[in-house]
Amino acid sequence: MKSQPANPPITFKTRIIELLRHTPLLQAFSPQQFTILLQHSKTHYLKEGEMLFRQDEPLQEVFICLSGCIKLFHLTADGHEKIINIIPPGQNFAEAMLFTEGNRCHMNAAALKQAEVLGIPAVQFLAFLNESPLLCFNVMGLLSKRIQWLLDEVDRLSLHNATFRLIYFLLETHQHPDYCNIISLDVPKHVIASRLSVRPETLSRILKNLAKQDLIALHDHKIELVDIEGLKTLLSHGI
Amino acid sequence: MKSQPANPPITFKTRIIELLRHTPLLQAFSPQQFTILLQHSKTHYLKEGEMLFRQDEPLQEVFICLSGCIKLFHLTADGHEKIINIIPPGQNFAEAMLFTEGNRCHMNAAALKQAEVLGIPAVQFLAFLNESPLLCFNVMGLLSKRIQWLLDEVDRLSLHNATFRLIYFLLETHQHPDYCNIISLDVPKHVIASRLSVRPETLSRILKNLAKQDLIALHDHKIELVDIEGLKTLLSHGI
DNA sequence: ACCAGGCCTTGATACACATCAAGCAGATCG
DNA sequence: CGATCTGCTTGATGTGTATCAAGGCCTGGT
Repeated sequence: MKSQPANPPITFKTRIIELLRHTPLLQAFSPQQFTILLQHSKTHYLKEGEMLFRQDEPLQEVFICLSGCIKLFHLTADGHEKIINIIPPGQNFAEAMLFTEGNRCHMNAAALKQAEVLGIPAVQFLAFLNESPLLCFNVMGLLSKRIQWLLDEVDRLSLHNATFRLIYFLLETHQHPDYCNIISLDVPKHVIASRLSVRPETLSRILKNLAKQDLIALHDHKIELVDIEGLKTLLSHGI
Repeated sequence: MKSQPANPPITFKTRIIELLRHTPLLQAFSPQQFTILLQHSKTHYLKEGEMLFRQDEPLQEVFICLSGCIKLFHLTADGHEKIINIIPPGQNFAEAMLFTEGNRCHMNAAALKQAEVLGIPAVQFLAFLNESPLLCFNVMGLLSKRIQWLLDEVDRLSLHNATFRLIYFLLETHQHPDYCNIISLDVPKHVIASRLSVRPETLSRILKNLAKQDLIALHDHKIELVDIEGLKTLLSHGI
């Protein structure tokens, strides 16, 4: 990893560089391109709850979460909010907007907790793509993955119940096969509820229910997956 | 439109060529590329109910519906099916699979009625993309539109009720501003029901209910949109 | 220390939609 | 021509989840 020039727009700590090297969006760029992109990027510092962008607002940047976490969400006419996804550090978002007319992203983004977000200028990014089909293929791969994920999400919403969705979510977020099977929810539970398209009351009841069956155990704001095999069985055999 | 060579793999009627010229997937290709693609393509003739491809099966082609219509659907472990979308003539599908590893499409495709489907070989298609960022940008635009559509679909499923989804579907399929406001369902109603993620019984009741309010009128297998403004009002003011 | 305001839980109730079951009409076919 | 079948409707009933309401537990402010 080469050291940064003397006047970067922000302090790029090595940790951050490492993180960015592994974000899917930047995988295919050459080290030179990578450096140039970063030099043109700027970091947004968001307080908890602060908005990054709003629905249908034209955007000039594509984003990568550096720290904290970002919620992507829709708002209905009557003010109800539905959280589409929760973006952890290292993930890019709003990249589909690059190719829609008007560069509008049909959702909102806000910090769930104090966060840093890298904004890469769209023009610069697209300029590189425009020179290289290889880079394009990387992006098309990303977009395809998003489509895949959304198709599965539609699936879960339309033919599975809330318990299924919760279990799936737990197993999905537990990808790091820690020595211990504990998931720490670092966001309020009502956020998880919205992400899963259920009301907080229902989430509470389902958690209690799973705990009663000794499939999980509840410790404060952490969830222990007691019987992972049992949970997986529930998923595959219907609920 | 140039005439076809003497030995095309199928009979390319002018109508078909015209249709293909307007499918989003092929928009950006030059006339030469367009012709070459068609020469390498083959047409699949499907009987009603016949499968085109199955979930997770590797695919070598990207598809365009020429006639009839195609259902894209998921199957659950217990055999339940959920129709993701219904593809009319002129639309391409399964293009996201081109960029996923193993070229697997995580859904099934079958004919809802006797259909012709053009299969464009993936290698040929990708070879052209590989030479031209412009073509890539067109495809990225397509993929972004799909993402947009899926995000909206998640929205409708998670924060709107069945009546909303039906009305939205009716207004969406009524895009052709005919002199008359009649939608002919050329597929069985239970297909529409699955597409909307409701049971046939429920669809029936909702239709009856809307008819009672004089928002629509039911004629056999056609639905007349009697009060379009009223329907739109329902959508925007919640149900 | 106390109070106010979130967040979460718990219980009672409401409702949208699914499920089950029956019947009806229009096709298809011997 | 009746027999069967499939798609659709209609009614009765069941269930998952939302909604409403209240109380408990933190946390932060004054």
